Amino acid sequence: MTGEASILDSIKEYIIEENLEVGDRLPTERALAGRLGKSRHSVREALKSLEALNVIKIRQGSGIYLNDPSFSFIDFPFELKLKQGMPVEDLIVARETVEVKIVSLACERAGAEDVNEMKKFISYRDTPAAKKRYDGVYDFEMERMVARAAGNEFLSLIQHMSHYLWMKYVKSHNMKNVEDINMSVREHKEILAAIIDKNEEAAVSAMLKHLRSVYTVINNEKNN
Amino acid sequence: MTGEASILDSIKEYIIEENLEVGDRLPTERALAGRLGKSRHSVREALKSLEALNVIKIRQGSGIYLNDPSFSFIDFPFELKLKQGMPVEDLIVARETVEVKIVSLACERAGAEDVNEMKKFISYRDTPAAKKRYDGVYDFEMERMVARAAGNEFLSLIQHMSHYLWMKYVKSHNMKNVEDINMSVREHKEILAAIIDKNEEAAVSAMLKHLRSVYTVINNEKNN
DNA sequence: ACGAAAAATTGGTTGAACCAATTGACGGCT
DNA sequence: AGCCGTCAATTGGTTCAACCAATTTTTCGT
Repeated sequence: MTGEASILDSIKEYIIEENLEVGDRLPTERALAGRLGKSRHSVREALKSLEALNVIKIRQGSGIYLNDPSFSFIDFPFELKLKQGMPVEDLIVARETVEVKIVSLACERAGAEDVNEMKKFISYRDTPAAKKRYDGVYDFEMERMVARAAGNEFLSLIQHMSHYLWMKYVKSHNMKNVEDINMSVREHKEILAAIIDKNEEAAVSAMLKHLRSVYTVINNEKNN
Repeated sequence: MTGEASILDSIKEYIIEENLEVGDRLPTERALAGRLGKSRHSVREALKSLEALNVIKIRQGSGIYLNDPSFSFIDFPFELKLKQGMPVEDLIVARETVEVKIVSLACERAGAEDVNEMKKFISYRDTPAAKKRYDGVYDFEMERMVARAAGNEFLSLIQHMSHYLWMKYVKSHNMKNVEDINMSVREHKEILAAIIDKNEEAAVSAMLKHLRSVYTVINNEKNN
C-alpha cells in the first residue's frame, strides 16, 4: 500500500497478479531479491513461509514452483490444539458428522469409476497378504475414496484433518488397534453396497456402525 | 530418527517434548542454532515456517513465544484453491453440515449462561445503533455463541474456518451484503427460541433458513 | 524508592563466499 | 543423424561475520 509491503506480501501479490498456474515457476531467489531490493536471505525466509503453507515447492538446483495446495499443513497446529486439552469426544463427534454427510453425498453422486475403485480396493483387502499389515491405514484409504465419490473438497479437507488427529491420538496414547480385520472388511462391504444401491439411510447407518466399531479402541482402553 | 531430523522437525519435537504451554518462551535463535549444530540462518528459516502456521510468535528484542494457534493462515492457500476452481458450493454444503450439528448440540446442552448471553446479544442487535454497522459480523458472533453453547471445540474450529473462508469469498467477489438486517435479527430470535425449547428440529430448520437467506448474496450476484 | 540512562539481550538484515543438486550445452562416439 | 557422457552454468542450501533495531534488564543518580 504505502510502498512498504512485506516481502511475503509482495510474493503473494506476484503469484496472484501474474495469474500463476500450478506448476509454474517463480523467479529465482536472486531475482526476487533484486526485484524487491532485499537480501536473498530475507527473501528465503518469506519463501519458507509459503512453502510451509504448501503454496510453493522449492527444489534445489531447479527452482521454485507453484503447488497444487494440499492442506496437510494444518496437522501440526491442530495437534497442538488437541494437546492443549481439546477433548477427543469433540473430535469423534465432528468426525461422525462429517463422515455421515460424505457418505450420504456419495450415495447421490458416486459414479461408475468411484464404485469400481472401491470394489477393487475391498477385494484386495480381502486377501491374506493385505490382512497382514493392517493398521488402520486401510480405513483411511476407504474413507478417502468415499469422499472422492462425494465430490466435496472442503468436506474432504475436514475429513483429512479429523482422521489425522484421530491417528495421532491413538498413537500418542499407545493404543493398539484391537479391531477385527475381517469385521472391518465386512463393514466396508456394507458401506459400498449401500452406496451402489443409492440407499442413503443404509449407508449412513453402515458408516456409523463402522466408525463406532473403530472407536472400541478407546473404550477398551478406558475399561482397563 | 537416524539423527538426521530436519531443523523444523527438531523444533516441533522440542515443543511437544517440553510440553510447552501457550505463552511459553522457546530458546533464542542463537541457542537453538547451537543446540542443533546449525547456523542461525537455517534455524530462522524453520522458525519462519512455524510462524507462518501461527504456531509461534517471534518478537524482536524479546524472544520466541508459543501461540494459541488461530487458523487464519489457511487464508492464502484457500484463496489460491478458489482461484483454481474449487466450487464455493462445497464450502456452503460443509458449512451447513457443521452449523446444523452445532445447533442441534446446542439444543441438548445450552445452559442458562449461554441462553442469557444470546438474549442479551440479540436485544442489542435490535437497537438502531447496532443496526447501523451491520456487515455480517453479527451473524458470525451469533454463530460463535451457538457453538459455545454446543460445547464442541473441534466443530467450533471448523465453523471458524468455514465462516472465515466464506467472508473471504464474499470479499474477493466484491459482493455486497444485501441481507435485510431486520430479517437477520428475526432469524436469530427464531434460532434462540428453538434452543430454549430444546426443540432440535425447529432449531435445525431455523438455522438452515438463516444460512440460506445469507446465501442469497450469491444468488443475487449470479442473476445479475 | 523512584526514574532515567546505559548495557545487555534478542530478533532483523545484509554481503560474501562456498556447497550441492539439477539442468543444459557441448562434443565425441556409434 | 542420433545417442550418451562430460563439463559448465544455473539455482537452491548453508555458513560466517558483522551490524542494525527493538526490547528487556541492570545500573546509577537523585
